[in-house]
Amino acid sequence: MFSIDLTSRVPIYEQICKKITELVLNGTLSENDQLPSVRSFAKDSGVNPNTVAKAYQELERNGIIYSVPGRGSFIAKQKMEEFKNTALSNFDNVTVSAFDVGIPPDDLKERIDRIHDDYRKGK
Amino acid sequence: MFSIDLTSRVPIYEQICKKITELVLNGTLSENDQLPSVRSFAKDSGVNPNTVAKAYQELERNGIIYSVPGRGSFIAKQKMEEFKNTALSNFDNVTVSAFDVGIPPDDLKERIDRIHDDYRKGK
DNA sequence: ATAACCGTACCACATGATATAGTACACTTG
DNA sequence: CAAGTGTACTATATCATGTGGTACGGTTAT
Repeated sequence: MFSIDLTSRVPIYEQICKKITELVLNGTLSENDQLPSVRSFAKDSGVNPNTVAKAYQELERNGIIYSVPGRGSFIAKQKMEEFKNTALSNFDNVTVSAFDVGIPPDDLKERIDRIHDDYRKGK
Repeated sequence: MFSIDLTSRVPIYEQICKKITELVLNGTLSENDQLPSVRSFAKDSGVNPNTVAKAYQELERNGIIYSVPGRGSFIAKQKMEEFKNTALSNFDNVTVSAFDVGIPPDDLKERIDRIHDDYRKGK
């Protein structure tokens, strides 16, 4: 369920954070869903429990999950507003970069339509 | 001319690469323009010459610049096609992320228009 | 030719991030 | 009580990053 690339240059705990965040964003994980324990996650993916714990702490710091000693870690109630803001901020940045290399606005708009079609089919 | 943040978590050599790439993309630097020597750049920005050399080697590896021992480093003839492809690839990714958090395509299109207006004014 | 500058290639060293390994504690559940 | 949970340590190893120093060969201007 949680595929981790141990050979990647990207830190393992960061991969875990990104993966779980993705699963929350696309609806695979919802509020109060329980995550694997740090030990079971570590065993399944072949990493150290400390590494998983670090990822979970990072996720808790970002409000993605909440952890209860003795019980486990769970998906938190999401503040969609923040997610939207970061998404729009990223969108602005890449749009400016696209303009920098001479891509016209209309090309980007067409692209949005095409991506949107694929997106609906993919779901 | 080349502002470097020595306290940033981002590696210095990476900052240099990104900065120069930006200046090439927005037209501030053009083909065969000469870059500061590794030593003068290092002295001006307060970093080690080896760090600058590493950045220049990375830029040469990416075809952004070319270096000639004894002469200096210069802006290379750019392959705009590659820049466009990476820009579009990034655009696709953030667009999908925006869909993930529930932002409708029309919002993104409006945003493109607004960014485009600002972009023209900024130039 | 000489001096000054250029990119490049080393080496050694320090630092921080990352990851592993092990141990331990307090809490919750069955 | 026993098992499982998050959490907090310590210690160790590895790698990327950055600095400092030295050196070599090529280029340019005097």
